[in-house]
Amino acid sequence: MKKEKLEAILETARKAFARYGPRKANLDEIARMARVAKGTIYNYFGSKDGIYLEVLSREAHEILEKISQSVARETSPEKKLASFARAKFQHMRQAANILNLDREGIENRPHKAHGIRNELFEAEVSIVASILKEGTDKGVFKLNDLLLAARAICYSLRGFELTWLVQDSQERIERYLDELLNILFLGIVTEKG
Amino acid sequence: MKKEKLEAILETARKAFARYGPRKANLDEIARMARVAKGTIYNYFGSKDGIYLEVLSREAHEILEKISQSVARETSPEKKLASFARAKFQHMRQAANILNLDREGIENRPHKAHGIRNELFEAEVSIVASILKEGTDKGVFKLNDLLLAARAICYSLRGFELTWLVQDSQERIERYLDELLNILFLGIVTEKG
Amino acid sequence: MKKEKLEAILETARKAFARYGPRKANLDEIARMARVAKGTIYNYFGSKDGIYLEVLSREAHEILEKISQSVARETSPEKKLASFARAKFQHMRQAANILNLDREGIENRPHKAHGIRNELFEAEVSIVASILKEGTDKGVFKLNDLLLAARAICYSLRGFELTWLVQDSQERIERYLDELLNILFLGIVTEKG
Amino acid sequence: MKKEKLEAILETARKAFARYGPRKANLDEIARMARVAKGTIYNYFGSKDGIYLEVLSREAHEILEKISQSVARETSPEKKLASFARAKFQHMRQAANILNLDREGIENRPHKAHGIRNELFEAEVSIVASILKEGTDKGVFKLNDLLLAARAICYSLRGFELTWLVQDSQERIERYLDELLNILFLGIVTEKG
DNA sequence: AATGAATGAGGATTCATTCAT
DNA sequence: CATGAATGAATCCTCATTCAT
Repeated sequence: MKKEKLEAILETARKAFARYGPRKANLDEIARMARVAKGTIYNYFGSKDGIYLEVLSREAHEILEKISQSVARETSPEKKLASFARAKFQHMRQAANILNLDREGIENRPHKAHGIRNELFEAEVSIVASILKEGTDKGVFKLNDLLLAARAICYSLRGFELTWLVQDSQERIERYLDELLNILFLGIVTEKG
Repeated sequence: MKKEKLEAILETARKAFARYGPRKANLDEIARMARVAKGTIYNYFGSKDGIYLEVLSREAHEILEKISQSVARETSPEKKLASFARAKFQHMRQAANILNLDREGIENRPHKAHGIRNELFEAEVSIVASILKEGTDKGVFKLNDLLLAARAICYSLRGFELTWLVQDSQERIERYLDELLNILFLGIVTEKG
Repeated sequence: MKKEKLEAILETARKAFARYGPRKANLDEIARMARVAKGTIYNYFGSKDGIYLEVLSREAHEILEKISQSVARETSPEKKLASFARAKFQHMRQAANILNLDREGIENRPHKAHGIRNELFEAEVSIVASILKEGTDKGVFKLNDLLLAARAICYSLRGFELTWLVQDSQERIERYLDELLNILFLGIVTEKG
Repeated sequence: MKKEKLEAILETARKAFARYGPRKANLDEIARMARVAKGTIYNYFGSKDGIYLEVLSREAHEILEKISQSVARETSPEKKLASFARAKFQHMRQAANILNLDREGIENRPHKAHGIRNELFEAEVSIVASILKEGTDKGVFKLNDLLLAARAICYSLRGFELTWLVQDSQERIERYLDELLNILFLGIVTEKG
């Protein structure tokens, strides 16, 4: 009985945060839509920050789970990396509002949301690193420092998280993503040592 | 007389937006620091959005100018691209607060700030495209679709704009950026058909 | 079993009221610290006021008991009065938070806490009156109206209850208390008709 | 125009604080009664604390002024001291709600209200000390340490500030106050060295 | 009797915007 | 044109009390 209510609140909050972002989403509306009193939310989560953090954390884990599954469905390292990139782009886009922190949250203090985002990023680096490792082991990738490369690639893919700002069409974005993968695989320089 | 006052306001506002971001910066403080009445700001810019847009626009042009200069100082296409990436990263980092829009501003309506950001992005794509063109012409780059590649590369470099979120140290970020450039140049796949 | 639980609640509540005063102390914390449900407190005491009143009443009786003991330990009326003053000051200081009513509680309605405080005050007057009586009987005190004098002295000693407001050091306060006693005994006027 | 509005707000606030005390008084009502927007109060005073502090400070100065005047109207030291006591009692009673701090204000931090109350107390000590000085100079008072005695007397008179708690009738209180003064003057001990 | 989840009224504070002078 | 006093909607959070189990 307790569990269901809590889940109902969280789901409602997730929608609100996804729609308005952590700042503009307001607890009054969340409470109203979840059919509970505002106080109830405070009983469960202590503060607006508290419930936002919970929503963010769940969203991060869910995204990670989905990305992992997408990667696991592929066999070759190349395909896995491509799958990683596409899955990441797709899910990030959906959760853009939830994931993007407010400017103030960052200014104010070492916000716990940083930690969650960092964890997500590091987990992504791990996945990419293991893909690169597999590729290197199989002799299809040539890389000196796996972790360095993994982080560099993850940073580069983060650019697509900002998609919502440019609001390019999804299809076009995907073409650019494919092109980036192509470049990452083959490079742009003609002569190879 | 009018001009100087306007400039003073804008400069003050730029500082405020750079320090607090578009949301937390408040007009009271800007007016106080610029030694003008709040009403005056409204006379000149109409709204908080108005002045923010002006600051953002100027900042974007300034960043573009600096990036162009950095690129122009280099001779080879490879060095130009590397220079572009580093300059972009550096200046974006400095202006992170100004450039990053608030979540809400985006939800609410097709915010004019989008347009400015898009223009900046497109200008960057232009620069990169011309670098790639030069490289292709000189036979050091191999690329089918210049514009496609240029956009892909620009997207990838945007990931580093989010640096401030992860708060990695500047040095480490630069190492990843170098590694990314290396990969962009040479790729990660062993065999080249 | 019932009795112990009730006592545990009261003891916990006493600590909370002593620490935060009747207003800021909150039942959530009291319940948590007493390891009972909030509802249980309501079963026993009916309301926050209810439990506060019980705590206050017990505290008042305890203070009175201790003051009486201090007085009883002395032999001469002068020493008894001094002992009364010091004991009162000391115990009041310790229970300042419990004894001091909130402003609102007083405005709202003829709060029952008044009654308790009045009882305490009257009991103190009684003690002082009996000391004065003894002194008069023994011929060391000269007083026309014992009760009038007793009340006047009790009022004057109450000033030291407000000590916590001025937050003078305990030692200094005691010096002033001694001086006051000295004046009460001997007066400040030179010529005695 | 500015001045009048400010005064209107302060006067309204004074009434509210006098009626409900600093905690329960609420800005909504003050704003409504003063016919201004809540924001206006914040423009002038910054916070609820701010306006309370201003009201408290003015009240303290006013009380002090009135007490001084009462004392000045008398000629002999004895009468001055009596006048001081009565005036203090009377005005304190009226301003009891304004002067009495909330428990929390005290717990939380070194509240600025302490300072104001302390200043008032010290000013009273000054007045009493100068009365005692005059009395000593004229040979009607016998005292070793003027300041010590002055503080002790001021403490004793503070007991009457708590009058509102006991809610004794004003007349009776005044009788006790007279009796206290009588004791202070002559003492209660029979034999004088 | 005990529980503790749920309630919701109540109150302080911020700040973009307006407008009379 | 410049001013800045006034506005008031918007929003987070607290906690005594209730009541179904």
